[in-house]
Amino acid sequence: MPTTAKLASVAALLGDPARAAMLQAMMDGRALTASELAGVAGITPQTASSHLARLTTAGVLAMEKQGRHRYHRFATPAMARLLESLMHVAAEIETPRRAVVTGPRDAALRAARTCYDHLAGRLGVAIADALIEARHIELDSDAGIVTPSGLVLLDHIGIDVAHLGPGGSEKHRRILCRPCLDWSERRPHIAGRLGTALCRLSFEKGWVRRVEGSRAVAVTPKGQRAFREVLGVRPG
Amino acid sequence: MPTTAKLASVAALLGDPARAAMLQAMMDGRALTASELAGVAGITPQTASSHLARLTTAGVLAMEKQGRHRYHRFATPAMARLLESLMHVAAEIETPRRAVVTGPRDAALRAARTCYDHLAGRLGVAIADALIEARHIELDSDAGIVTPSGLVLLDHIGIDVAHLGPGGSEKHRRILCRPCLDWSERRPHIAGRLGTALCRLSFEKGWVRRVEGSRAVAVTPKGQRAFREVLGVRPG
DNA sequence: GGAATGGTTCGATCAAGACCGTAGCAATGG
DNA sequence: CCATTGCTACGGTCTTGATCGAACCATTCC
Repeated sequence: MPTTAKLASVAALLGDPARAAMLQAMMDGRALTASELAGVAGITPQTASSHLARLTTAGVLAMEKQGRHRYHRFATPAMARLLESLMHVAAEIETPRRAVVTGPRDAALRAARTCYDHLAGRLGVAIADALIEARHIELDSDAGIVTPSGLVLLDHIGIDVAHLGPGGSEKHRRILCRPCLDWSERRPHIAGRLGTALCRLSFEKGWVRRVEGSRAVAVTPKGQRAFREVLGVRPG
Repeated sequence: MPTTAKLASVAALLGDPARAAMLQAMMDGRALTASELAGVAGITPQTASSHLARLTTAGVLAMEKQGRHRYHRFATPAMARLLESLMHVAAEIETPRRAVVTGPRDAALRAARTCYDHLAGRLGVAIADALIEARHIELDSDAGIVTPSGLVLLDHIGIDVAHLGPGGSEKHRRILCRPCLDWSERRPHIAGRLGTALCRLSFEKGWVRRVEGSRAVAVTPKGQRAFREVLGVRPG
């Protein structure tokens, strides 16, 4: 009942290295099997199964079973934001001892990655900056809106504005546009249904592609052009 | 050293009820003493001291000595955002969810196969994507609907819409359209009576044929054209 | 109908750490 | 100086839970 107790229990679930590794592996929004998760966490399937059962009964994960496979994913996108917040704090906590030797993989993550179902990293922040600069969207600290010119742009690049719009039929639809504080850039990028749509479009149009075995995404040459010419994104 | 380990250690620090209570008490930005924090957490000062020492050496809290008092506060504002994210997830976790089904393997199988009685693999997912893109269907996480334009299309290609329609006489008919999580693609394709009908049609029209001794199916040249021209399926 | 594979349950082991009582340290006030 | 107060260090108890081996269950393959 007390929110503090529930808060602590959620945090405790993230507090085990094996579970944290499994959850981080789900950050790109894919649904993974127990065996795969056991692999990334470096534990046996039995142990992974026990962890996953706890996470699922706690409501943190949702399980989809088919045949002899069971796919696990976040129960709510809020989990992705939570993990980003955690990474943010973990990064700021960084001991000054080691002067941040960023491996190539880490560098790729900082350049561009998916944050659950939207784009993050320098790319994600640059997109947000460009859209704000052009007055297509406005981002507040905890909410965002799409301007009329933004609606025109989105329609032009093939995002179904009407389908994204506020007049949705369902009550529990995700918020259209919201800021998500970027873990590496420490500045907001675009989340919400708009973030999801932009991310999806970027994959479908071949502007970005996944980097094998990572949340990082690579911007294709075609994507470089598209982001610059269509969205007005400036590199850096 | 790996960010995952640090992430987990930070989360573990928040995962104890006593520590969580103390941290929540600092959410307004005030600096509090060990005794005060022990009070809000319902523990003795000795125990609180031990907790605070851990939080401080971890870099999560900053301590400030003033005479015989020691004031504790967040080391970084990011901590406040982290706690907010935690509260957010803790609040959202009340709502359960659900989803669906799939699963095989092999190169040919990944390209195209049958999943029980409907099409799966890259082909199945591409069909689903195309129909969604064209607004002929909508797929939610656990259900799908066919739009009016979708009904027209189905009728046009020879699928008996009336017989598939929602006005079925029997109570226990299979659901018309539902997503089925693709084993290889990890994204939904179309199942339900619609999926069955599309699969059946594809065989009857010679768009696909079975691969001997396998669940894999091969797309015929005729099928390539048909899927592209009739359903708007894009290769890949 | 087996056999193989993905997944979970059970039981036992074992380490981490949460807690408190007592004692020790440091700063203030007489 | 001694007493008081805020806090920490030490040592002990006890619970939690992370882990793996082995057995079991379910599904699919042959």
